[in-house]
Amino acid sequence: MHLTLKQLRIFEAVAEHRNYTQAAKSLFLTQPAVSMQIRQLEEEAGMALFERSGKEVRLTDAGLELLHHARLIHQQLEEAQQAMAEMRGLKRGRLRLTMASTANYFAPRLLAGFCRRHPGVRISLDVANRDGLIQALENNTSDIVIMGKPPERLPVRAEIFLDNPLVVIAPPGHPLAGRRRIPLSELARHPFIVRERGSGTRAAVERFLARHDVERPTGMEMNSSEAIKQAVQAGLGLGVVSLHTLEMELALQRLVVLDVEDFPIMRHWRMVYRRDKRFSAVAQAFHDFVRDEAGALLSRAADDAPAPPSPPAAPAG
Amino acid sequence: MHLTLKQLRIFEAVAEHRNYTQAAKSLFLTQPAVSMQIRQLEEEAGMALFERSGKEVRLTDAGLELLHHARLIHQQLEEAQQAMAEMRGLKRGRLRLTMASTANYFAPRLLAGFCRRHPGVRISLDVANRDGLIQALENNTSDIVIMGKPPERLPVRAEIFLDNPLVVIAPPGHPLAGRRRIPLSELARHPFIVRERGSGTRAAVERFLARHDVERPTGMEMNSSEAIKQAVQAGLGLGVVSLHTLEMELALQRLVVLDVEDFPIMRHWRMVYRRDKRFSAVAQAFHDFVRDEAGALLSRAADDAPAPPSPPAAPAG
DNA sequence: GCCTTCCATAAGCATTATTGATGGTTGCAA
DNA sequence: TTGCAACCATCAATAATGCTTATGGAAGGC
Repeated sequence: MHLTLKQLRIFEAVAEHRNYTQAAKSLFLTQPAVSMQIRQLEEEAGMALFERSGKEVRLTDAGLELLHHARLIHQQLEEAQQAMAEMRGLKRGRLRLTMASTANYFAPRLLAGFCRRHPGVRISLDVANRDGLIQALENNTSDIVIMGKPPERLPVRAEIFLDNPLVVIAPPGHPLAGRRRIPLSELARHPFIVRERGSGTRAAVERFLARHDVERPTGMEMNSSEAIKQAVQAGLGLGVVSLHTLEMELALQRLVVLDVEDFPIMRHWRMVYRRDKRFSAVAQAFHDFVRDEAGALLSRAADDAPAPPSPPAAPAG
Repeated sequence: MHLTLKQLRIFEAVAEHRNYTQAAKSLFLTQPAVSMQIRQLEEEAGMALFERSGKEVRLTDAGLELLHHARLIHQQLEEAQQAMAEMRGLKRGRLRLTMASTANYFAPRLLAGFCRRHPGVRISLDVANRDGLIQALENNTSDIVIMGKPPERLPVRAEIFLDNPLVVIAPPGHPLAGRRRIPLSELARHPFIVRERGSGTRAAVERFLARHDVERPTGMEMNSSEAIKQAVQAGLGLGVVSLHTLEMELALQRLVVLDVEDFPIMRHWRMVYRRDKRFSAVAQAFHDFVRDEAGALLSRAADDAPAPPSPPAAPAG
């Protein structure tokens, strides 16, 4: 069976004009082109679709039936094109993201900004530890992964979009608080709270200390930045966390940043994705959004967004 | 926009196989052909539909969306082809017939025979006088017209499918009953009941008498064969009707056929249709059915059909 | 009867699709 | 690593299709 859309389109035009020549004009074709396409269509249908007499062109019963179907097909086709156009125009689509758990502190503002610009885009967000991030890349279950240090084994691309300075924190009354240019060696004398094994932050800290020939101070392990901050506030020791997570604690003077030599450890947030990835329109848009505007968006104070105490949000779809 | 069904079909195949080469095989194409069609489709969609990596071919979000639409379109298409096939196969369709009122006596058997063979075909039957028949041809409101003498002014085709002998009838006790080879001139002495002006039968009788130089006997006018038969039975005069309408009256000896010289007037039943007519499948089937089987069907006694008193019919769809 | 309108047909041309050959990439196994 | 196999992209040549111009025939209007 060798039906073509062209045939159906021409057929519809003829059915509507009841005149080959007019139909041809309306399609910017010549009349013979119409004649031939109709003839082919009739051959495929196996019967006449029009009755031609000198006077007029009329649909046969079969033609009437086919016209009905042709219109339905036409309609379906337009819906398909509409859907494509909408996805191109980012009115719709799905975005699969995976983020390091430590990205928590800026992720909401990032996503909110993107969603505000593209309502209708559904985002599914996974928060995972480093293993989870790597799996997401391996299994292609995520369009973009937000993480720190990209995995070296996988064929991925990584783009820095935000600094992530790690600083040493202490409770306000700590002996080192207020001291300037604290040498690294000093740190080793104090108990130290670190992230669990496998954490990117911990690995970064250990690499950093090793590079500077400093033994890691003894201390507890905690499995989140929040827990570390709480522990430090409670006086259990020093800690290393991302500066950006300290906004409120610093403002309320619950914690202080120590001025340690060679700190902050400058790490970066990256968008990481498979080298063979072909971005969907939505993914591309998110990528560009983050690349171009993450810095500005995230450096603005958090009070910028929820400042007017209006109702929390529009109902989500 | 330049979508083609070919593109959609190939797209579906690739989506299902997740492999260009396999998809190509399943469509009896080569792999490059598939590559190119998909590329075109992607250009028209304005975005990637597949993610290709060395390992596998995966649908993008847009691809998934398009696949959905492609399947709907495909489905519509198959319904259209199904409809065409059914009309070709005469499972469905409409047949518009117009018949001379005097065809009443055989029409039911004819239609019943056709309907039994093609259930699902709807027949709309108009019974009209000669003027009505001609109008039906002029306005193309009928596929086929069953009539006697075809109109000469219209560009029509006419095909004889049945004899229609007109005979002179009388009540059994009539003085002419039983006489052999009654000369035409004898008829003129008896009152004569004829069809109304405009009737084909009357015209035929008048042409016949004129050709034989016989003046038409005086008498009444009646507007149907049935009325004439009744009047003749009542002794109001002689009449001329189609032999085929007399089956029961002859069997019951309510009427007799006179053996008049040069009678019967041999007329014919014809299928008449516009010369430019392009038959629908149903119309063609009816035409062939009548041409090939009307004789056999109508010469069989009427008791042939309803003879076995079995359940009427299978439930219609 | 002539002229116009309209569809069918045919030959030539332009466009498009398909093929076969080839190259690059990836994954797998020796 | 190297070699191999599977797979998709690309290219040039060819096959197929569709379109156009030119022309013919039929029907209707004047």
